[in-house]
Amino acid sequence: MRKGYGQFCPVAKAAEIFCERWNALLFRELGAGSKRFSELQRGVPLMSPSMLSRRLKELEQEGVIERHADAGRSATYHLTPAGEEFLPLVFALGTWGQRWTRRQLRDDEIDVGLLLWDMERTVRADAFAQQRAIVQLEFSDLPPGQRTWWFVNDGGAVQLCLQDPGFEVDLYLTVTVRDMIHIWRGDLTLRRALDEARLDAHGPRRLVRALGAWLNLGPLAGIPSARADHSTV
DNA sequence: TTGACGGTCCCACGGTAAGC
DNA sequence: GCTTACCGTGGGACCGTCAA
Repeated sequence: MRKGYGQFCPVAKAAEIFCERWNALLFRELGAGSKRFSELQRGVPLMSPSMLSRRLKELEQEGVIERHADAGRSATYHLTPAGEEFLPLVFALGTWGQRWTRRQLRDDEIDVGLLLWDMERTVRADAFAQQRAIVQLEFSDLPPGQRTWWFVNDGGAVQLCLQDPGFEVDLYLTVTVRDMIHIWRGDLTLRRALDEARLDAHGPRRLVRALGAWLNLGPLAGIPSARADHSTV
């Protein structure tokens, strides 16, 4: 482990573990259900694999995560009770961030990969009340090869596809990446996005009405900004 | 005396590429 | 799907200079 704060104070001791760069995001990912190395990488794409490997080892040594070896070289990572106890603090960090740090999105924060990864594991596959529902999501501001994605909601599970899965599409969504992030983050309500045609939803009324349930925006999205200068959208 | 500023050194951190 | 070796970089610590 690197140099600590040189204090016996429990706040300092906890900060040595949880305030280390990347660690809070790793707890967010583990808390959201990521278990495999590759899943954690998708959630923290700017973290190098060597750093991820090192951090996981350190957190294992600290007793806040456990490594379960599978067959071969692969493994899964799980929070221990000590790690689980940190999750309310992750939520508190998110709450504070929603209230006090929201500003205009910078260009380097527009990360379609992270958005899609978050959506894939959050949307509710059963929201449309039918066995299988295909949602085509088109980002109007991306080049053709990266523009169109399909969410296959089938049997209670969701799969994200970059290639056309070959099923008939039930619901078409067209939006810019920036506006989708604003919706996802709670800056822009779904109602307003539809009313202002910033999100175009094309399909049976029943499915369009279920869109909010499908998106399954988390509790953080409902937290308003407390900043007086807040005007992100 | 104090604070601002610049230069140098060193080490921890983090990335890349290759290996297992 | 990870791990390791190697290397570049950033920033902290320290020191000297200068002006107020």
